[in-house]
Amino acid sequence: MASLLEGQARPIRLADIAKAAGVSHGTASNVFSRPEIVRAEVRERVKAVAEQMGYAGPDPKGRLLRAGKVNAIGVATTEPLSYFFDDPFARVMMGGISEACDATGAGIALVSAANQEKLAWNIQSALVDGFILFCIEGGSRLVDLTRERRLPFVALELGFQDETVSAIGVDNVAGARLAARHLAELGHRRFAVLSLAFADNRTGFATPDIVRGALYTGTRDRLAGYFEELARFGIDTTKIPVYETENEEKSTRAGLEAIFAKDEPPTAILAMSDRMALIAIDWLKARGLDIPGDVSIVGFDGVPDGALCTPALTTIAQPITEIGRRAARMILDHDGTVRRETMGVELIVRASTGPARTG
Amino acid sequence: MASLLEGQARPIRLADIAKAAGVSHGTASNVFSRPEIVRAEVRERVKAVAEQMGYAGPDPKGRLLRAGKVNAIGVATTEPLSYFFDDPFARVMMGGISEACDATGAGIALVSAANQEKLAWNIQSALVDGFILFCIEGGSRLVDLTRERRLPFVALELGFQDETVSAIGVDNVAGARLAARHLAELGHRRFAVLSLAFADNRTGFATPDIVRGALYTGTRDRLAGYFEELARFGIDTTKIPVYETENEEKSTRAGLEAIFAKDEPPTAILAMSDRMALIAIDWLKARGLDIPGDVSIVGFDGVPDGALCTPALTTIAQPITEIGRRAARMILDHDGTVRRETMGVELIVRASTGPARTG
DNA sequence: ACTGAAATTTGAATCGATCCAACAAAAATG
DNA sequence: CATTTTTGTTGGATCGATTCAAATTTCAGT
Repeated sequence: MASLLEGQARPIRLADIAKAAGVSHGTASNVFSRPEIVRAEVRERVKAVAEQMGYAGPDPKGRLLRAGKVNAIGVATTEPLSYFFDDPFARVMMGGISEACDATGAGIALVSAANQEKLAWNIQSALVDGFILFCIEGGSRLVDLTRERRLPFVALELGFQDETVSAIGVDNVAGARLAARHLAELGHRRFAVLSLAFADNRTGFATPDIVRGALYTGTRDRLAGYFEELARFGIDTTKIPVYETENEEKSTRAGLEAIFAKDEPPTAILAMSDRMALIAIDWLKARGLDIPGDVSIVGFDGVPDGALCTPALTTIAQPITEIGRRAARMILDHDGTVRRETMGVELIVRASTGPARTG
Repeated sequence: MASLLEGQARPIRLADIAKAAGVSHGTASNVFSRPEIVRAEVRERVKAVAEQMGYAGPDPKGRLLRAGKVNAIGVATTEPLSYFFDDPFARVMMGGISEACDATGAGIALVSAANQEKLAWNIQSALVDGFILFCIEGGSRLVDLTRERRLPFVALELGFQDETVSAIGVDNVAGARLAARHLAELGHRRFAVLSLAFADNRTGFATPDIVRGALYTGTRDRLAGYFEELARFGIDTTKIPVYETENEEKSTRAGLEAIFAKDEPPTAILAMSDRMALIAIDWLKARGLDIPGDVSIVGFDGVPDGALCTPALTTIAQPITEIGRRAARMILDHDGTVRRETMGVELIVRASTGPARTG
């Protein structure tokens, strides 16, 4: 039986129930949070009064202040919220985070703002026990903002070095070497690199100066890995074009145009993300080039889409789900220490790579 | 300059700052929430003290209690949390919700529990201003639980009738008729229906009794739509096999086996979800049947995957994103009224349907 | 110096619960 | 029947902020 005054101005508080039932607020509270210690008769009376008055149950807002624990972990990024549901990499990662949260019954609060001021506010006011940060771009600002909350947090895909911050990343150098070796062993000698950003807001061919001054060490490490390995095969890496993109459609296509406009077009492309690799496959097919007949391509990340496209993408797979799981667990059982983990990667050979054309 | 005691037992409160800076709590509070009304000199002094003591800024937990507004909307389901990132329909819907939330700066809190007791607790303790409910299954329990919170909520995909609950749905009858007409006009006369559940925990051929006793009106309406339209073409709908699945791989495949084991296998399949339709395409192809040569198939929902598979799926598209947007807006600018909206649907003809084989 | 208006600051009240030491009542023990 | 133990109940303190009416200070104008 609901209250007759559904639209009452002030919602009913626990204290109202206590008064109406003629018990102290302490007892009323116990009826809901530790019913077993209240005498059955009293318990039923209070419950009946609550029911009759249309009490919504203890308000979590009140409980929260006392308890301190929100029982939810925040996942933040500088992208719009839809990023979490659109981006294949993010989705797999969220799958891992979800798993860990489901296991402990924790919730997930999605926090975002493309908008700078709102980002600050959203991070400052998010009701969470800790943060997982997707540091796609503008990562350092996100980290700084989060640090101020003095809550536990882990940075994912942190593109830069900062030993004071907990982070989970992958072995970029090793992954890049795996990719490069695979192509070199297939006989390829003319390469091009589709690179992630070395610093914010730049696209175009990267000069050695730019690479040396890299803000993002992840990008730098992948390039270093490619070059180290190719050099072992006697390839002159100074001649390899490295095109910096924003990891999206437009700049990646521009990069491909620029790369294939050169005199000696590559027979193999090293892409620093599956996203770029998939765009490249699309672009190459549209241009009538055969993959891997004319051009081989290796991605980086290991998103599920790579397995489904035609031809299926050879790539360096990160243990994305596992990274998500660990990140969530780091927050959930936070012990105050800074942890930095580096995960291994794996070469997955599929149909987008093949032997270099002889002659 | 951070505090020397990073690991201090008790975090610093606004009151500590106030005392240290020699101002009242009121003023200290204003320094952070309405800095413009405090004298510059005082403001700087308080800020300096805060900085020096390593104050993390006003704790949202405290603010919340006073302010009342969480500025986040909860999205709940009985599926595990990963559902939001895996399921194509959910993802598109979340895209719409994200858009609306981004526009107003609200956050999204994901709430779930496959587990029954946890579901209750999670719904009861979620810090949100309102809920959007994904009523896939066990929807009525979810609605009951949420109603107790006395917060605004909207039910999506609500499979059953309950006029006291705000809900957004689609015109199931109209959509189903569109699908049926399309196939009938292509000359098909032998049909089978891959149906969603009429009640919980049932699979197998549905008898008229089961249909009549349907708990889920959405399923019932779609079937009614199919049958009404087919009847207009003079088709005996009592002969059409209707197989109830759980909208997943196993039961759908079982349904297809059962349907194609019959004497006169259908030339057209009406699937009540794209999920089932896509599974059917896979199954039919594996069996060596040509689509749409041997069998035509129409889905329902309009998820993006339908456009990408081979052959691309003809389907009844719901305005999924728009539903998500509206649901979010209903919560965000809730005015205390119960709203029920029915959205239109659209037939999207792609490659999975073609003329019935003559003779 | 005096006055009234405007700008700041204060401190008590409030938000809605939980916790816990102290107390009371009932039950068990000697 | 007195004493201890067990079980239940009470009400004040607390969680960490915001709000607002009232008090105080500042300042322009005379």
